[in-house]
Amino acid sequence: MAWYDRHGRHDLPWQAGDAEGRRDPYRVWLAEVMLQQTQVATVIAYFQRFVAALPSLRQLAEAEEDHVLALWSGLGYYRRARFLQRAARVCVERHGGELPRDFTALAALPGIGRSTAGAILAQAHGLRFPILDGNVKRVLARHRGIHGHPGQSAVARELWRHADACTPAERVADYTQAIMDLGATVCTRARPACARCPLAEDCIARRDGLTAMLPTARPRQALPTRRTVMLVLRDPSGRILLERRPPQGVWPGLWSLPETADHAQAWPAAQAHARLDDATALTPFEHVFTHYRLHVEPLLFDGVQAHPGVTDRTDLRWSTSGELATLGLPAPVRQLLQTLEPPAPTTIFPRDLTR
DNA sequence: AATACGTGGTG
DNA sequence: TCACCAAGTAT
Repeated sequence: MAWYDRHGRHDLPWQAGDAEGRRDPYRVWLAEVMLQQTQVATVIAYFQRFVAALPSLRQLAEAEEDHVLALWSGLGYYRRARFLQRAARVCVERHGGELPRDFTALAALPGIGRSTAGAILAQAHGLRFPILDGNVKRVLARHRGIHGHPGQSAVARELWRHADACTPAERVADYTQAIMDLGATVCTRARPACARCPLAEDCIARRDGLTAMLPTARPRQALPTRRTVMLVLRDPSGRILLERRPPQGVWPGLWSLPETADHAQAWPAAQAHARLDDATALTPFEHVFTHYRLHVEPLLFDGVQAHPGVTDRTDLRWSTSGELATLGLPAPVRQLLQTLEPPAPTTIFPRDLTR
């Protein structure tokens, strides 16, 4: 705790409290969910933008899902955003518009597991609950010399046991922040700064020269590569055809481009949506996920005439570039559309006649 | 228990 | 260039 007072992080945006030092549980919750599998430096800007747009749990519950996904767009693990809003609606319907203070009720909400529930109760209410995020796992595995990757239940059980035993009754919010800060700034994955560590004296990994071996890395196999053709249909006004992704699978609920398995299927698929003449192959690129590599071949159909009409499909839309900013798009799709050349004008007025 | 789920930084 | 993986949860 002495180390935390001097060297910890005290000015993160979600740490701000009111005059009595009370933190807004909604902001603590939002930060904890955004921080799942994501580093502080990445989260800060998203957090600021999100709370500015949706400053309360009720506003989150009442927001359009597209708005929430747009605010999350680029942050990844989009189920988190959908769970977040679903949980907010549960809170309005069943918990009086607030996050429950009861651990079991809190952890029952979608997107809130054991560690996040503990973090919220400790950070927002000062209740004594342990957390076990990546930082804590790293600190405890090294300090206690715990071998085996934390995905194994026996290892996880052991880590939770230590996490609970180490959590003090007093200053729980500060302790929770302290052990995370220690992991994030001193006991880092590569090249830990043991010379600056307040726990170095009785650290087993340091004593045995095992800091590089602990915590045990997850056994990982080679990433398979999948391929897809993304269809960029653009009409003369510059609108792009977007298709909403299904609720299951990668990029759930986000607006993306229509896809086909290969070029042969691209034409009939594109013709189903618009009258078009030719296509241009754009530069292929790769996008790497946790579990596979995606090879994308974008195909540009420019200056197309959208089929007029009444469609009952709510998973398709022609979007202007202005609308793209208000929708949740996968990062590589947003990137692709941003680097597109401006649409070629289809109508040219001879200057001589317009003078 | 194993797997699905994003993105960007780092060494 | 590339493996590795970060404030995890749900299925």
